[in-house]
Amino acid sequence: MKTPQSGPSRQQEASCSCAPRSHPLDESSIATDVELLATLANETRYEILRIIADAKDDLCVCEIEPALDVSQGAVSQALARLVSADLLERRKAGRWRYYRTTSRAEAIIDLLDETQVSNHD
Amino acid sequence: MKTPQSGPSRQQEASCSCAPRSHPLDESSIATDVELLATLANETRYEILRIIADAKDDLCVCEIEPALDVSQGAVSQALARLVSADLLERRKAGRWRYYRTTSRAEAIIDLLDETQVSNHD
DNA sequence: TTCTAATATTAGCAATTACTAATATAAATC
DNA sequence: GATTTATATTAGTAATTGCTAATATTAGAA
Repeated sequence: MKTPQSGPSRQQEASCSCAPRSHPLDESSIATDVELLATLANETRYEILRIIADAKDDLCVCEIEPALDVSQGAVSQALARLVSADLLERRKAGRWRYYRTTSRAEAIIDLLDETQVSNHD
Repeated sequence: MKTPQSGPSRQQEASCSCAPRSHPLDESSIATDVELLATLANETRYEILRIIADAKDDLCVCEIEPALDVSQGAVSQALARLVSADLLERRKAGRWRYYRTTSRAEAIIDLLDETQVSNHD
């Protein structure tokens, strides 16, 4: 089986003779990355993350909730998932829980702000 | 309405007196980011992206397909979405289409490799 | 110890997603 | 032209997701 060649001969092949990739990548790291991305890929969760990232201090749930129009339960579920993805850290204080972003979350947010649709490079 | 205070007094409040965030963030940039993240948050699409990112050259669809166990149509749909999220660029050559990653995609992949679960900082 | 406030958990459902299978298009070869 | 190969598009469906509403838990206050 041939591998496709660079250059003009490529276009003159009669049929595709590509060598399929043998065994592609670390499957488990793909699943791990996708899990992280899926955690971020939800408006409620992502907005919570940005609200907390924008705050100078850590925030309690009661400060986050009013900014969103979903139920209390939904906010709690969102926070729990962000914590288990290592995007937020939780601190207990009496009846309240305070959340702040991890360095991981900050790195991702910074990148997304940089990579903002400037279109082509 | 009071804003929650730092320090020990916080734990002695009788009830939550947090000032809700007035108007949180640029809603449209949140939606844009979530759209990008949702494009990445799928095993088929993310694996395609990594396969192409790992290749020195750009790849044609026929090289990508065998590495995945989804139908041809699914691969085509995945590629189309990656292109419209500005994560892949498409080049036509006769009957074939060649894909390569954009700098945006590379930046995201690099970050995800760096931010790999080292747990705490 | 009872009450209330803050947050978490759960079940169930509506909406969304990602696939397959079938079909369409486009380009090269015959 | 007709055929073949590579890729795209579409309709329909199974699986997943994210919510609400209800309930549970935990901690401080009365």
